[in-house]
Amino acid sequence: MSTATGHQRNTEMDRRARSKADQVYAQVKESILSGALPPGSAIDKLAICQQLNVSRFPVSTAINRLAYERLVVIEPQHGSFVARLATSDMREWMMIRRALEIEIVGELAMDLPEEARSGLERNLRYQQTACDAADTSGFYTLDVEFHRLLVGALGFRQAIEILEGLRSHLERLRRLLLTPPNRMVEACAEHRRIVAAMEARDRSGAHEAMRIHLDHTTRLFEKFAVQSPGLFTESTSLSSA
Amino acid sequence: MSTATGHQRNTEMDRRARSKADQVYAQVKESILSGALPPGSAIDKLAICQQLNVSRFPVSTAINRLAYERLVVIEPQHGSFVARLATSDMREWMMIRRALEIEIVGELAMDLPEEARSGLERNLRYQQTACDAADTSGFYTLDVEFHRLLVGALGFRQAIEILEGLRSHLERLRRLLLTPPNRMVEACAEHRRIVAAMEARDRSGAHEAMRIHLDHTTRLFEKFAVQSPGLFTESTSLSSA
DNA sequence: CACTAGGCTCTGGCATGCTAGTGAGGAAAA
DNA sequence: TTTTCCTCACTAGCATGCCAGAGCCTAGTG
Repeated sequence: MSTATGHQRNTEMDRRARSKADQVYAQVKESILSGALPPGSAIDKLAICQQLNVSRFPVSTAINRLAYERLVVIEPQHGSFVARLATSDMREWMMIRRALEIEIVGELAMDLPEEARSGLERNLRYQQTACDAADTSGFYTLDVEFHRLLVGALGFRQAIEILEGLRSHLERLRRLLLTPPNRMVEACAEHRRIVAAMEARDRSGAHEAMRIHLDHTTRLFEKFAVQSPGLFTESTSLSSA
Repeated sequence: MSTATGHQRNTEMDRRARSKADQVYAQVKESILSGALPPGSAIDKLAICQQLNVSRFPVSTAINRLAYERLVVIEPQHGSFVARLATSDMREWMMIRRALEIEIVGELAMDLPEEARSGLERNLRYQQTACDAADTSGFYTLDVEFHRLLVGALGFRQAIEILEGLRSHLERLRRLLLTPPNRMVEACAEHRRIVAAMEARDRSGAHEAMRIHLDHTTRLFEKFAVQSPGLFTESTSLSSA
């Protein structure tokens, strides 16, 4: 659910062509995801106005959208703040992602377009390369692409947007944790099993392979949440503490 | 109607009195879901302004939100229109719903709160009563409540909102079709199997029971889509045809 | 008669001034 | 010094005026 008025999703660089509200939206969202605006910090609308040379209207519109995505929290007549990370929300996002991706690979197992199959195979080979080189950063990129390929293969626009929205939130987490190398090797193998099940037209096998994969990932997140208390608020994501 | 909006304290329930934008949002959404604003029809913002005695600002904000939910389509510098129903979107929503609810009953199978269990049992008994009385309308209400109970039992707010958003879309469809009585009996039995699997702590059994249930429902939707062509646009939901 | 060009009008997007509510800080009293 | 209350500055929400772009309708021309 990222581009509200958009008809199609272009590259991330086309901030210029769309409306000013969209530009502000993209800019602020990027600042949040990159951590330039840390969780809980106040959002200075006037500064954004001056910085981007726009009036308050498009800024308000953009902030409203972000509030809808739960990336910011608006406290009426008080201020707008970057949403804090809550472990409960994190668990929920992971469950939703698990649910959707499990179903998606099941659908693909019943009808996997050749184009998607070859794309996945290709991605898997690159993953193996990254694994062998212990290139965690490169592997992460491939990992994201792998899951994007899966979702994109079905061509379901709404599901794509939901998952991209979830990734927005999870992305903020990822900055904080580095995937351990042994997990990388594991994940690579799990990815291969998922594709293998789909190629074998094994629907429930694909379900199970994806479930195992995302259960592991979920457990990794949980471990980091326990290891780094203070980064999260257990309650709902409110503003300044 | 001309009451000052600032007097009442904000509880979580009064979505009506929160802000003018929220009021407009609720009003227009209701009009769309009830069918008063049919798919494809233009939305006259000025008329809404006059009708609700507000300026264009809150109306724009509300319409933007609805565009975000894909209930309306904004064509810049041209107009805003109620989104048309597309069979492709319908299939996608059903898949998303299937994915989420399957996962949810699986989670509940591992840890079903006693309160939720008794609530579901109670709902099932009412469903049986409605079945015996062939009260399709009453059964529909109970059906919706049944699924709401499941989602609510986990207390996952984001998932609840996603599913409620999906239901907004599917609700527009339901006005067009009446569930056949024999399907009602079937659905009732499927509901019972789902609860039984959860009570037996059978995670994959719950998965499968819910999958079967929603696969049936999906097939029902598909049948209606075929029976009533012209109600849907096969392509993406655009404006006037 | 057909087709094209130009303007007319309606729409959404944007800028700006104003209102009301909230929280913080300071001043005054105990 | 502490506590309480008031004031003030800052915020989001709202109203309104203006702008630009997209269709549509008409008139003018081949």
